[in-house]
Amino acid sequence: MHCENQYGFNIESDGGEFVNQLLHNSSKNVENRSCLLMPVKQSLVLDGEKGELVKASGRMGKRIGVSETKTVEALRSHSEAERRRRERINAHLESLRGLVPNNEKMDKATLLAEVISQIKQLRTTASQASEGLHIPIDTDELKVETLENHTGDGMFLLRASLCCEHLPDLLSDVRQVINSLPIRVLKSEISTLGSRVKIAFLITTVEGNDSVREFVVGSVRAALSNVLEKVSALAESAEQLFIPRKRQRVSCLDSSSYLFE
DNA sequence: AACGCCAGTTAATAAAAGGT
DNA sequence: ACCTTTTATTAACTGGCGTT
Repeated sequence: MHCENQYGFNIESDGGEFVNQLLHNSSKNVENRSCLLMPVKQSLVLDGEKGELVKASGRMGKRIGVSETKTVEALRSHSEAERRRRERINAHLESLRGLVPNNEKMDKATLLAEVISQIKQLRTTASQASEGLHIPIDTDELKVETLENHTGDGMFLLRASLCCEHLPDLLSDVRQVINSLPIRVLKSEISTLGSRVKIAFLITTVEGNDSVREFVVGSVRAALSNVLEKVSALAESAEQLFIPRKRQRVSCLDSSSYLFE
């Protein structure tokens, strides 16, 4: 009598021997489940005439010209590989769970959402914490701002900073443009973080009226902007030439900061 | 060919909701 | 309160497909 069982196999052709073998193999992988097998749509069936495995689905009715044992072995190793993959994913999820507070009774989706939220929060906090500090950031940045002078000496103060990739000629370029301007550098500070650098200046200028000061601010901005553009162009061409400029993994604690005159 | 990823499907289980 | 049904979550298996 012909019958196709729920697993999609014709069990008439060989008295169910092959099916039993497959069931045995499959059941080894589902240790903790009371139901050992599931229906398999578009799975393999034995062709009664040829004794070959063919796809059970009408759409995929093509014969598979490989031996039964080989196919069964492939299925088994595939499901085992998938199981290992799931275990890897779950292990990492558990690691994440250990890093998140109030994690009890939190399903996977909620856990991931919580981790995302925490990372965003940490980023914001880190950003706020580094505000005002000379820590290089990921994006190129040029800032020029006048400072209030509370000393009463009438000195015009300017703070300028440049943040970019640390390329070989950067410092000499900066020094060159700074020296070409009618300004006096009171203080300068260079900080590095990985391949990034931030250079900050406290600048004053000769006495002058507002228009002179405006001119100085514009000149400093333009000069440093030129440097920044040059660095960006060099960095971009380096990328196009596939020169690896992998950023070093460093923490904020590795940030070095020093003064130069 | 082996491997890894993904989507679809199914079953088990727990929790919530609803009915008596 | 208890039972049943529904819903959500998770795990497992599989086929397909792209990458190595």
